[in-house]
Amino acid sequence: MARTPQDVTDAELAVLQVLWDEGPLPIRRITDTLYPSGKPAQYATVQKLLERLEAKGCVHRDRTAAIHVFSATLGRAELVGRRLQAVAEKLCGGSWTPLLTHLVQGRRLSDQDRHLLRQLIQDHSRHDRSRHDDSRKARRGKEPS
Amino acid sequence: MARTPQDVTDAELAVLQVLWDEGPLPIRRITDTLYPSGKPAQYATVQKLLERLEAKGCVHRDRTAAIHVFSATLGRAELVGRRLQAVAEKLCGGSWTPLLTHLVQGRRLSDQDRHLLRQLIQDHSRHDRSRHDDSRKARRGKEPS
DNA sequence: TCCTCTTCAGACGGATTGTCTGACCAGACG
DNA sequence: CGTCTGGTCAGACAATCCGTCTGAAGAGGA
Repeated sequence: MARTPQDVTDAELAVLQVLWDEGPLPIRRITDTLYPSGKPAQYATVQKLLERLEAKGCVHRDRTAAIHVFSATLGRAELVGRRLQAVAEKLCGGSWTPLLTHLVQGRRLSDQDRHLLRQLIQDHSRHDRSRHDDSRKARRGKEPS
Repeated sequence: MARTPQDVTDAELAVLQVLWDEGPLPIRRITDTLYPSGKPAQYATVQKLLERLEAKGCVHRDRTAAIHVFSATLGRAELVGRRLQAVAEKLCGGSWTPLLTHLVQGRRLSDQDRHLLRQLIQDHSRHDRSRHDDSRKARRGKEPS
């Protein structure tokens, strides 16, 4: 009957990006940023988008002042995670492994990325090892740092 | 006006999954797999989905026989990549780094995954060193639908 | 010939999304 | 006080898109 509703829509995302970049803002500021042309109808558009974002719990609306001030409650990273999870669940049966292999195997990584990644992995492993002890015996991989 | 059209829809994905799992099939087989109830109208549904998938270039239709046989041309991994890229472009300005950090930092990885990842990274580095590839493409824009 | 199974073309209704219009309200200012 | 400006709020709106279904046309066997 109907496709699964998108958690955050493209136009809504544009609003969120502004909030992410510039912090809490009243509607007027957001509108000016998004539509420098500044037609009056678009103000209402942003209004509606914010209303829907609020309904979805993605932004917080501060109503204390006469002019409401909006701030993002859903972080960029959070949304990234949500989307990644959606991909994993729908396409990989919930497993992250295919995502990882794809990301790393694909020729899309820059040297920088690769470096960062290696560091992350190392940190993560170390943490983990110290936390619930020994996955130490599982290191059949070689480790030239 | 209209939301951005999804490259592969949920119902279409279901059809693709069947093709991925069972290889080339005629419509009837797909329908039986998806709708064991077997009402006649759903046959046409699958038909339409396949038609749209063909239009999008996701499946190949072998018309040589009287009864057409469909096979997936878009692989699962390919679709994963496409979705990941969409996430990266829309949310991270095209950079993969946030995706990676999120995946690794999040406590979602199993030991196995982490291990695999380390191995992948290593292989990738080694390969890359010999291939000398500067893979920094800022490809935005076109999207074949 | 008749019947079955297929393909093909199109219609449908529901739902979402992005946009816009109008009513309503608060405060500033003459 | 009366008006004007700028804000909020509640809907209407068209344009798709998605999933589904109906009906016509064709090929082929019993």
